[in-house]
This record gives sequence, structure tokens and C-alpha cells, in this order.
Amino acid sequence: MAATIRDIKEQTGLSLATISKYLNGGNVLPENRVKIEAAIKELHYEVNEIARGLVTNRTRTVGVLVYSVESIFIGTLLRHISNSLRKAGYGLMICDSGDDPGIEAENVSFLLNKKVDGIIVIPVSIKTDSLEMARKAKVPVVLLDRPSQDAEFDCVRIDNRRAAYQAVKFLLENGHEKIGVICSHTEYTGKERYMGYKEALEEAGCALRDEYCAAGTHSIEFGFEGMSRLLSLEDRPTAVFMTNYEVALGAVMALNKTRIHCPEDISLMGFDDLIMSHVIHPRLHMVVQPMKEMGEKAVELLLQRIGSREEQMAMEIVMGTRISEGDSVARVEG
Amino acid sequence: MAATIRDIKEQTGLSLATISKYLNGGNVLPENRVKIEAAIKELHYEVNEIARGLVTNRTRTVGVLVYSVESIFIGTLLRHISNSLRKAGYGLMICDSGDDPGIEAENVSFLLNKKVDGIIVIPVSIKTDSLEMARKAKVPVVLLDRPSQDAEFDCVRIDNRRAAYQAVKFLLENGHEKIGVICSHTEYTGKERYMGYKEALEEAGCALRDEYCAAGTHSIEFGFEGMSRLLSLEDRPTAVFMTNYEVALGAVMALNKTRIHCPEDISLMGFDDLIMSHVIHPRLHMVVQPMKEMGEKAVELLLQRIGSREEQMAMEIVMGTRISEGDSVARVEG
DNA sequence: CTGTTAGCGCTTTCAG
DNA sequence: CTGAAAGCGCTAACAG
Repeated sequence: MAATIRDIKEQTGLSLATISKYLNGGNVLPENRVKIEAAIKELHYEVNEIARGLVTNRTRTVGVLVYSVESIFIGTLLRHISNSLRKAGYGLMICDSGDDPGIEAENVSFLLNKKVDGIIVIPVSIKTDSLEMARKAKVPVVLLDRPSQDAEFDCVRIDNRRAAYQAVKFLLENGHEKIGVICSHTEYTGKERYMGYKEALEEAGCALRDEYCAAGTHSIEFGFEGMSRLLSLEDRPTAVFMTNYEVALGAVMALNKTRIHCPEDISLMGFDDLIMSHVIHPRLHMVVQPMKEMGEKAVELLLQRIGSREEQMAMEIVMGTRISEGDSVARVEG
Repeated sequence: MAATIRDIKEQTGLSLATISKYLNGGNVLPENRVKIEAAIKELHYEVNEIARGLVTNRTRTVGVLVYSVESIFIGTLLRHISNSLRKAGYGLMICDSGDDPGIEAENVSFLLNKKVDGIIVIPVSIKTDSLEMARKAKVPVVLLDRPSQDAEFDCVRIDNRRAAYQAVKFLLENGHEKIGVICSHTEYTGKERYMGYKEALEEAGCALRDEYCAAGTHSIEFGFEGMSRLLSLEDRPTAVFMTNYEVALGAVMALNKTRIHCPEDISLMGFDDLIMSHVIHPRLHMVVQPMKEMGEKAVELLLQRIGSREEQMAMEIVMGTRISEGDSVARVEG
């Protein structure tokens, strides 16, 4: 059996209270501090977090609820979240919702049952009914990547619409007028990014052509299909905006199946700088979100909420994005 | 505050013991059962897992230690593990080792501190020193995908060497003699798969040509680089075996940059049937491992170990693989 | 089958 | 600053 605080008591002759106080960073006479530290070392003592949790009602564990653990985007975010949490001594309990709001709700209740101190969620949708239980239980929740419809929860995200707007504007500034888009019309980020695309075109007085918009899901499959569709058009676009990482992967594969070259024949603008970017030639121009900072901020905000007793107003942290330039956008003459 | 077993006691007039017994599936008089159930419903009572854990020394939580949470292969495995675990009422605490054995060791100690009931690990390497602490603490460990050097731990995996052997044999049977390989020489699976490749060629009496072996890491980047290298050879191979998913992705991208076509000009054999397979044209022939079954088996074995008190001999579960046929292998005439 | 009684290992008043 | 004592919410003997 592992050593307990009681063994330390025997070893040092001090009382439980004193030892506990030391363990929690309280002030203890130097000589006692030395004794305790020696005993801890000798007995390989480590605090039993479970017992501590029972009395403090804190488990030093946070739940992380993601819409799909298979997504590369999520994987990257997860790495940063996990690192930050570890640094703070917190563990993370992961739940995969499999893109299903019903499972998401079940997972919330599971996590509450596990008595997590807080929950970071990358939600399936902006309808966040599934999170009501957490609110009732007064367990802090921080949304990541996607906000809730009514801004009732803290959220860390980017301004998807503006990011897309800037990306398309970049294409416009390079003389492109026939700009296609491959996006998702089933998810929040995809829809927002489409709106940004639309606004940029409208502002520039460009006609919005239905056939230039390939709307499906944020998946490699659809990226492939969408790009194939755009390329087969009689009057095909001179530039294409791909609204997420998976879409861009599939789209580039589709392009590579053809004789059409980037950037000579067609310009490309992607979203999210993940592993692929080091592989694709030419290097893609793309919108970059600060993944690391987003993960860290979400953790920071959550821990802050966990730390403060009183409830506060929900807040949104909107991170900036930038366009990383590659070699995939050509200048065309109007 | 949430209701406790004490509130149920007040409500029903029964003793703690009876209620606890009911909660743990024991036999209780029908009338009492009804009373208890009514009280539970009314008070929204839920067991406090923390308190239970303190006395039973079980947390119903297992640690999952992965070499990198960003890998798509891991993501897929994670989904299956997480599902199985959830079904059994277990939570999973994830730790990302970032491909670093040092961090892996730290994570083990972190998980032990969190009092997980067992650990599933997809290890950084087959040198599993980092797991010694778990063994000492008598916390069951099940390895997944990669075994430990000395087979000291339970393990669920495939026979990488044989799987590769069969894949290459398939190519040989289709008349190919000039077969290239893109593999990793830094990781266990890559090395094993290379060995399988080698054995198949030797058995068939084919010469092993150094320039046909592109050895690097299991990454998209290296897949791209390796394939580029093979394609640029004067006397290039007629078929290429790509020993993992990321490598195959990169390799296909490299191929698509050229005028060389698959399967007319070159045949391809991949490894792991993940999302990509639905996108790449022609559909790849590939070695398929039973990801779902592997994840499930690992969980099953671990829970079994957790359940039985006595220590048993380590066992290996080696799952079968199969070759999924696509359109990427052409028959060539010897 | 049910109730009583002890704790699990730790924190936390409250005195001293 | 330190110690004694109570108790977090639950399970596990052991009687009855």
C-alpha cells in the first residue's frame, strides 16, 4: 500500500493538521518542514487526490468534450489543451460526441458524474442545450472554436466571417473576380466562412454565381468532390477558397488529378496550417488561426472560472487570424 | 448541494447499508426497492464516484497514454477505445507523450497519481522503461499497436511483419519484381514492415536494391519526399509499398505532381484504411488492420485485468489483417 | 434481508 | 504555528 499522511505523522511525530498544511503550501516551522520533507522522500509519499477531492470537492480534472476525436483540427487543439492542463496539474477526461448532440448531452452528464471541475467543449453545434446540465450544476464551461447561439457560455474562438472576408479580399486584390468556394453548409464555421466570402464579393461588386459555390461538409471527401465540380465548369473560377483543412486536402488531391496547375491556371486559398502545409506544392496561401493560443486561452479561462467562486458574465475571447502567404495565389490582370 | 445517500436514508427510513447494497446491485425487498427508486428519482440522487472511489480504491477511470494525439491513426483508435470504455461506464484520461519517452514516463506517474484503474498505452517505443512505475504500483497495463521489447506487458497488435510480407507477396504475384518501399526506420511498426517487405523479396529471389528503399519517418512529409525520390530513379520501381497512412498520403500527393499514373505506370500498396481511402483515385490497394476490434480488445483485456485480483502472465493478442483490393495494382508480365 | 459500526485519506474548523 | 476532532459520501464487515 502507498504511504498515507498518517505514516508521515508517525515518522515525524507531528499532527495531521500540520502536515496537511505543509502539503497545501501553508507556513510551517523550518525544522518541521525539514522533517516532513525527509519523511515524504523516505516513504515515497504522494497525496491521494481522491481523498483530497472528497473533502475539497475538487478533482483537478477537467472534461474535454469534442465533436469528433478523429478530426486533425481537434487533434491539434487537444495537444495544446492537454499540455496546458498538465502544466497546471490538471488531468483531462476526454469524451467524443461522434457529431451527435444526443451523445454530447450524455457525455456532459457523464463528466458531471465524474465530478470534473470544469468542461472545455468543442461543440457539435451552436445549439448548446446539451450543456444546460453543467450550468445547473454550476460547473464552469468554456466553448472552443464554436460559440453558443445565445452567447450564454464563455467562448474562445476566431472571427470566422472576418477571416474569410480577408482571405477573399486578398484574392480580389490580386485581380481575381471569378472566385469559387468549397465550404460546409452544415456547420457553424463553414457557414460563417461562406458569409465572409459572400460579403467580400458583394462589397467588391462581384456577382455571386451559384455554380461557384460548392457547399457540402468539412471533409476530405467533399473537398475532392467540390473541387472536381468547380474544375469541370465551362467557365471555371480563377481562384478557389477552401474553408477548412480537410476540404483543402481533398481539393488539392482533386486538382492534382487534372492537368490544371496551381498557381498558373488556378489560385488557391486554404484554411488552417496543419501538417499538410509542409507537403503540398506549391505551398498554399492560407488563413491561419492561432491554435496554440486558442487552446491555452481556453484552459486559462476555464481555470480562472474554476478558481473564482462567484458567477460572472459570460465572455468571448476572439483571437486574431492572419494570412500565411505561400505560392498558390497568382496575380491576374483585370 | 447534490443529494447524498443520507438524504435517501431520511426519505425512505432505511439504513445506509441497504441503500448502498441496492446501489451496488444487491438484493433488496421489492417494497424497499420501490421506496429507494422513488427517493432517488425525487432527489435526483447520483452516486458520488469520488467517495465510492475512496473506499473501493477504484475510480472507474483508465488512463490512455498515446505517443501523439495528433496522429490520425491514434485518433481513430481513440474513438473506438473511448466508445468501449464509455459503454462499460469508464472514463478515460488522456495523456499525450509528444513522441518523447521522458514525457511518457512523467505521464505514467501523473496517471498513477490520479489513481486510474488501469492504463492503455500506445507507446513511443518498445523500450518500455517508462511503464515500470505502473508495474510496481500493480496497475494493469495493456499496450496497443506496439509491444514491449521483452513482452512483459499485455499487448494487442497485428503481426506487422506478416502483414507487410503478404502485401509485397501480393505485388509479386501480380508480376512485379521491381518493388520499392517507403517506410520508417525510426519506429517499431515501420521497421517490422520493412522486414516483411525484405522477407517477401528474398523468398521470391528478387534482389534487394538500396535505391528502392526510402526509409525515413512515418509522416506525410516523408511520404512525399520518399515517393519523389523513387519516381526520380532512372530505373524506377513498377510498384511501391507505403508502410503507413501518413506516408501513403504524402506519397500519393507526390505522385500526383507528376505525369506518372497509377496503376498504368506504377502500382501502389498502402497501409491502413482511414478517411483518405474514400478520396484517392484510383482506390488504393492496402493492408487493413481491424482498428475497431483492436481498440475494443484492448479495453476488454484491460477491464478483465482490472477485475481479477491475481496477477497473470502477460499475453499478446495478435489480430489478423487483410488486403483490401482497390484499383491501384496492375498486373505486369514477367 | 437489514442495520450498526467503522473506516477510506484527507482537509478544516477551532482551541491552544 | 500546531494539535485534536469532526466529517466529506460511501462501502464493508458483522451481527441480528
